[in-house]
Amino acid sequence: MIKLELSNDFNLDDTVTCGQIFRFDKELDNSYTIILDDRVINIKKEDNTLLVESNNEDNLKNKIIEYFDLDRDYDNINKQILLMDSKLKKVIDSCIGFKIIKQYPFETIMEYIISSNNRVPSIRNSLDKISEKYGKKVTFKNKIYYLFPNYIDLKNVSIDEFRTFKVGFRDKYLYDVVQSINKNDLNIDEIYKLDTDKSLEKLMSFNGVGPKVSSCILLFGYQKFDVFPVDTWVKKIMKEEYNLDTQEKIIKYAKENYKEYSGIVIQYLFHYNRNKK
DNA sequence: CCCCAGGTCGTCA
DNA sequence: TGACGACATGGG
Repeated sequence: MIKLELSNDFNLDDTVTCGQIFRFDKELDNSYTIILDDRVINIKKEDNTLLVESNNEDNLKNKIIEYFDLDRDYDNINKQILLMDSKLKKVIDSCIGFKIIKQYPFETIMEYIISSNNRVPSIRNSLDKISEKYGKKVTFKNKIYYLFPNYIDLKNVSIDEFRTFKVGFRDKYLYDVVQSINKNDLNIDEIYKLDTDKSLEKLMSFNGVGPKVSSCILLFGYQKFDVFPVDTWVKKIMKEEYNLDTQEKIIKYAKENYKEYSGIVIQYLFHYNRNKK
């Protein structure tokens, strides 16, 4: 068990449950058990302290800080966003302590290809099935978990086998991208070095990866915040509040107005809209 | 049984 | 370009 004192606002509940990540459980004591690339953690917030346990506590503190983006100055970012667009005041107020989670890129690619025209429980189910068959088994607090496999582990998975993971028509998309990564046609580390437009172009050259999916991959997998993944929710808000009715107009507006914080703004909008109802 | 999901593709005009 | 249906799967 490690303790981590928080020096700024952190809303653990919203950050975990808002749809950025899929493989987590809420426990009876309000803590969360999360499968976090190379380990399983259990995390709980008490006042200004994070209590974290893991099957592997090596470097755990840094891992948590990195994963939950705790070192970034979100207060300052929120101020900047407000200066750019004062209409976002109520949205930002509802998102204090919300962070963009840093996920492992390969897992993010697979997750968001599966996410297209799909529901969260179904996405979760497919990710679990893939992990159960190909991921490393971990025992933590007397329960069994499976880490998400690496691309090398999935090298020999056929299209038909992907179908057994209940991914539906996305089977061939997953197969193609896994093959491409294994052949180094797509180098997942190189994406870090490319600028956002080049990365989007590279990712969208794959079938099943469009503007929304590629933007999510860059946002959650690569911390490229100058993307704007437009989905049905955000489309609705931007139409109502800004009278922008096409994806192109929305992206253009976000680029010009929110610049390098576009990804954070869109995540705030998504979160705000889901919570208000 | 119909509808739809944090979309994308293929196919037409 | 722009619109429109199809697409696997599961839940309401």
